[in-house]
Amino acid sequence: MSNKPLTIGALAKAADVNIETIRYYQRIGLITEPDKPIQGYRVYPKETLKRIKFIKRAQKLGFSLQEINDLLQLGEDNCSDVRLRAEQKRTQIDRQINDLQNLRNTLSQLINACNNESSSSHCAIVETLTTL
Amino acid sequence: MSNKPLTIGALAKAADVNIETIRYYQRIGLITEPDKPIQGYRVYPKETLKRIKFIKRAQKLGFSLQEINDLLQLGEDNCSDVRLRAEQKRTQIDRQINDLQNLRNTLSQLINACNNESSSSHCAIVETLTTL
DNA sequence: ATTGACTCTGTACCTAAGTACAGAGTTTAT
DNA sequence: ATAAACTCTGTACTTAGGTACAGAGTCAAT
Repeated sequence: MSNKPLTIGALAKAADVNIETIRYYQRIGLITEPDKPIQGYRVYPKETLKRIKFIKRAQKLGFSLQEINDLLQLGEDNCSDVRLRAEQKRTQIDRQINDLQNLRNTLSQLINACNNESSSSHCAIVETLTTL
Repeated sequence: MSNKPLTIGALAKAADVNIETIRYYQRIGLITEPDKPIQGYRVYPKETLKRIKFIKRAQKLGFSLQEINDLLQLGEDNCSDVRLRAEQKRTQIDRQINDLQNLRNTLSQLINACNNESSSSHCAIVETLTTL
């Protein structure tokens, strides 16, 4: 049922990234470039689209391309290594969630303090934020 | 009871950053450079130390220096603006926590799948990870 | 069969976030 | 009073993560 062949331009559009970004990911080996057919343009498998989307989401969460590559490599080793590395990554994510929750709490306190002092000019935030 | 004056080197050591990073933050206005005294070296207030530590923590959570600057500016405006901006930032943090929790869950599933198939060579992770 | 849109290869450029370093001045310890 | 260690100012370099673009080839529609 699938329609057009997924050439690089179509892939870029579907993944909502610049074409050059795809070429860049290929250069650094984060995605593999399909072989160039004797005739016509390169066609990308739909897995590549998923992979790029995954990369973009992971980046927003603060992972570097190197770390993302590590994450993706997890699937290509044998199971024993994988578990260890996955567990390490999970620990790291736990820390990150924790930090974010702390930041969130602080921010909430600031918002409340702000509500309580109507329109005074000094704003509790000044002291609080710098004392994080 | 505090000891040595906080010159730039001491500050760098205390904050565990490169001296040049501090100078860089000054250049871009993220921290303010104290006036150079007629005699001797610049001395930094302890707030600067706190500020740098905050910057470094926020960076690990995926905030850019620009965003961190925004966060820190919150304290310097008047209360009404502040609340709004703080709330927006909180919403953003909520999204980020959510995404991380999803990632964490996926990772946990992978770890479990991995445990269940002992030492086969294909490892459930391959399919799972690319289908995120 | 030609024009417009696309791809390919290669190289150059850009921004963010630092890092390095030279050459001069300052401080502190001996 | 001199050396070692630090600071200051300025400029240049680096890495990550892209983005741009030239010049050539390819494809699809008219």
